[in-house]
Amino acid sequence: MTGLHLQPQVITPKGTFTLMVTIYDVAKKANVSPMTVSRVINRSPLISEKTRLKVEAVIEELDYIPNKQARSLISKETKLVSLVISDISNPFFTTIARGAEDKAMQSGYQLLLGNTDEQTMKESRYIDLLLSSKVDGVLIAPAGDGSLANLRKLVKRKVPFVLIDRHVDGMTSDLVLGDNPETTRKLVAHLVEQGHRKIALINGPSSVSNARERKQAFQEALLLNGLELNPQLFIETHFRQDNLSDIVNTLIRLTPDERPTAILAANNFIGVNTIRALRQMQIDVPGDVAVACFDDPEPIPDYNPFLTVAAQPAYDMGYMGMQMLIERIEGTAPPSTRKVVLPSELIIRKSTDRKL
Amino acid sequence: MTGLHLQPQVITPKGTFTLMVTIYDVAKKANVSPMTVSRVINRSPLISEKTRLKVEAVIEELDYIPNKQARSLISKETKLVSLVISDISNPFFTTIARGAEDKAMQSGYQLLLGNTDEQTMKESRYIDLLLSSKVDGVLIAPAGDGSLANLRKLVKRKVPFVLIDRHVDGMTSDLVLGDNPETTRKLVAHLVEQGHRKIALINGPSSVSNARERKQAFQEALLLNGLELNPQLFIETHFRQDNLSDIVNTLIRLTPDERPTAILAANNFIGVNTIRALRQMQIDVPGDVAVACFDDPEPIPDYNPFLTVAAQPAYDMGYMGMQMLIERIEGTAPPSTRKVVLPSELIIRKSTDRKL
DNA sequence: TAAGGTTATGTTATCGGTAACATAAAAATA
DNA sequence: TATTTTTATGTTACCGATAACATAACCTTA
Repeated sequence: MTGLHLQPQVITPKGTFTLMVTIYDVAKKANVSPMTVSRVINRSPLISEKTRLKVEAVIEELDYIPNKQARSLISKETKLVSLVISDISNPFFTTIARGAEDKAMQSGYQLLLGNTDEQTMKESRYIDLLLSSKVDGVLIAPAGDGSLANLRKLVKRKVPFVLIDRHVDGMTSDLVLGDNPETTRKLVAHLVEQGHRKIALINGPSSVSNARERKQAFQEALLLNGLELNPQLFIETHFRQDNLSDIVNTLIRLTPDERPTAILAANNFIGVNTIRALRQMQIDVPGDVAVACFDDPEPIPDYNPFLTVAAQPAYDMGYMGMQMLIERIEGTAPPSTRKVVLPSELIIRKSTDRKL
Repeated sequence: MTGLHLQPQVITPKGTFTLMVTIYDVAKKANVSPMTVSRVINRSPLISEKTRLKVEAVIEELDYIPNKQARSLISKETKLVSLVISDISNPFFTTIARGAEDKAMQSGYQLLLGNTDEQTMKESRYIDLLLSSKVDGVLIAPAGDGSLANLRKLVKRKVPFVLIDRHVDGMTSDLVLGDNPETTRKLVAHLVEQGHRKIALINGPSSVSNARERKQAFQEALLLNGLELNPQLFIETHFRQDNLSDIVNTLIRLTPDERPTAILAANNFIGVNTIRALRQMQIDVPGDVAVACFDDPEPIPDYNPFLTVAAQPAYDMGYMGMQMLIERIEGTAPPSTRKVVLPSELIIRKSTDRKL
């Protein structure tokens, strides 16, 4: 034994306790070497039944719990993974978190949760923390294309990661994404079916891949349906919860032959806030304007259905993303990167229910 | 220098890199001792300006990031806190998570997220993990009174913790709770005002303090309003998302003079699922039966208001809980335990809107 | 300029584990 | 029984950082 391994002690009315029980304490009490204790903990087969039982009894007696920090220092693995999401108040992302947590725990990993509020800066600070914490891998919904520099830090340090919900221009990696083109087509097709000819898109920022793809697909879908593209009906904002009065006002103030009869929102928060803004202006949804969006704002399905949505399989995205990450960490994934694209489900509700 | 500190190396087409830059690498390159580097990192004032700049330049050049594990081994602090919640799909808890994450990050702590699904067993396993990870503290919404044993493990290991949303019989600790008696009174008073005389309570399990207190307060509130207590109108279930058809059916099948005209649900999920069950039976809410509950199921206020709720300040609960925890960790809290009780806000919506 | 006090830097041991090697004990084989 | 093989246990060094102590370099001040 190299050190003395003296333990700090506390004296209480009930006796004297050591604050932390180490492998040395167990070894001493069991009259074996620390290494033998280590072998018992790690279920090495090179241990006699007798010794194993003796050591296990002492472990039980002293209520010994191995110190992960110390172990990680040698093993280079922490069994920590991080989930970095861009908006912790959004049910879409918390559902992803649920899926990711389930898979992580099942596989023996603990989840460090980080929230970036869609800010590249916040994301950058968080990634620095993660590198310092030596997480085994990162499942991340990047804040936008500005995340490239942050992801490069992970690449440089060889920390495996999987992108979720969004990809980042210039970065090749494992991906779990929604099917933006198909989902957009479905939503536009539904609105067209409902008789709409002037459809506006309130999109997220073009720095986020989702927004770019949805815009692109939106334009194609309009053309496909023989509708013309009116630039005034395309507006960019951000994905987070906010007041959309100004934006919605701009749309509504258009001349009657330009004013949209339907608004497509690029995510659930934009959808919900669009409805709130419309109502504030005494505009009826869906009577005057129909609204549909990507992602369900409702954490619980079908209790108060109102908003027509294309629901992406958030739970599965989290679960699968974590699964791919763990495979990558443990070296069981194929060397080339994988891309999983999951379909969404169109849920038609009152907000687009228009009997024309 | 004690060891050789040889670094594992990787040879790539672009050259040879060391996988991990340590304090020794920095020291060598800067021609100082590791201790000097350590002092620079920790902003010790006992460093000459010249040396500091030199070392900082090397840190920058090598892109050195300190290893937290190694540091924790000596310092005994990890800057990790855990948030253990009992239902990660419930907006009430994810809002708590948001508050807790905000405060933790602001204070330089990272958040380990754990989900217990209201199961004492799952909670127990998670607590074991936490003890092994040596988190500095735990903010926990305990699964129920069965959590006592789990909390005792924390006490034994002197890991500071704060209970949130629920307390546990037999455990004294810092607490952040909603005001159950007052909230219950408000809800019952509202229903009575709406003309209801037969009010049912669909409660959570009595193993959870919330449920017990809500039942107690419910009974008192009925008496206070001169209403009689009908045991048939009191039903216990669990807090998580589920199908309540059977339970609701039992209530509805009561004779007309016993059948409740209003149902009070002990949390948001029960409230929502009660409504779903009623609708499946073609029973109109609020026309035939009014429904109100604790906690808002809506993550976004006022976009599609339907359910009357007593909204507890979930964000504040998370934020304050984390604040109290950090004060406890850092020793800036008073030695005696603190109890914070936060008021809720009654939000009256359609589900109890009955013009009698 | 020598003695004393500061300030800046280095050395050693340690945190709690484990890999790699060494050795002792038990079992198998000659 | 002596020798080899196998199995069980112990020793030493190390992971990457830092506390505590030791020493060297620089300033004062007499």
